[in-house]
Amino acid sequence: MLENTHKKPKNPLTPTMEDYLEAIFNLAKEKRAVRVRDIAKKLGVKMPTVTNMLKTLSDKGLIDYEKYEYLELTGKGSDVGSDIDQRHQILRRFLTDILKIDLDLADEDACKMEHAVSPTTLERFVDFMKFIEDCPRGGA
Amino acid sequence: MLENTHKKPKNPLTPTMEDYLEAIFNLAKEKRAVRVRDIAKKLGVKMPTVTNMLKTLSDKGLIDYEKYEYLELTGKGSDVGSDIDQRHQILRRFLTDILKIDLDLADEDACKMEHAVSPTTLERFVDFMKFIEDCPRGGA
DNA sequence: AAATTTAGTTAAAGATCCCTAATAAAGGAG
DNA sequence: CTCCTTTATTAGGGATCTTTAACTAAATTT
Repeated sequence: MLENTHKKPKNPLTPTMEDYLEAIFNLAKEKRAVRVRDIAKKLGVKMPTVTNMLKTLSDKGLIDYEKYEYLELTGKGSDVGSDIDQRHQILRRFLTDILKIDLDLADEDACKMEHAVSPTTLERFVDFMKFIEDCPRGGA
Repeated sequence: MLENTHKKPKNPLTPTMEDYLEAIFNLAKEKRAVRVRDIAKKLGVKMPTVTNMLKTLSDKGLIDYEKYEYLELTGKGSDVGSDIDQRHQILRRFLTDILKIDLDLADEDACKMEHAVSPTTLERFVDFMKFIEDCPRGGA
């Protein structure tokens, strides 16, 4: 593997990677330090799985990570994390407010939908919710 | 782990398996015989990939399959296939009719959403569309 | 400070899903 | 029937994401 001396960004983030970035993004908001254990718990996986993924994300320049040390999202990683989080919130709001789904289930479904929905469609979800809210007779 | 001497159906179908069943279900409606080549084309994978999955689906009792012979969905496989197809159609209709997404993109998004949405949420999508359609001033 | 507990890592391996290359079977044309 | 094309399968391997078991580091207790 000595072919790319030049940076090849090679960015096809998988849904799984997106989930990790989202989880780290949220944990970073809640706590001072983000721990492997907490990421594992939030995502329902074992700690070694997290360690493996941290290496991958680090290689991709999405987190700053030295083993046994604190970990942090890079600018790029933070952008992705917050983007995914925003998608999650939009979709969850649609599910709870418009479709009247329970928060727990809405959260679960939103977590899967956030990777499935194209940017265009996501925008339309936003527009649609705005439209419904502006409707005189209390939405839904 | 020697607990089940009895058949453990062990049914956690992956989204990928669901996609194959949906594709086979639709091809079976269109043509007399379902060919490996057509499944491959519809799903954008190579033929050996299909052959492998056919073995898996056969082991799970979802298709009847003998190599080089015609393949058919079993009752169970057909149920899953038609269920996924129905999900697809409901979601696509929501995307095109309510959110005004182009058919092509709607189809693409629906294909991913169909695995993400819980049964409860899917029902609410149906109810919601019914509600909008019954609305006096021409829906959306 | 030694011992224990908790947190994190490494190593090895398994499941899933995909590929390319090579081989085998089926089907059609001569 | 033989040749050729198309279709399908096998063999072997790669990427991703996960696990368990064993080990190391850090933190806490006493």
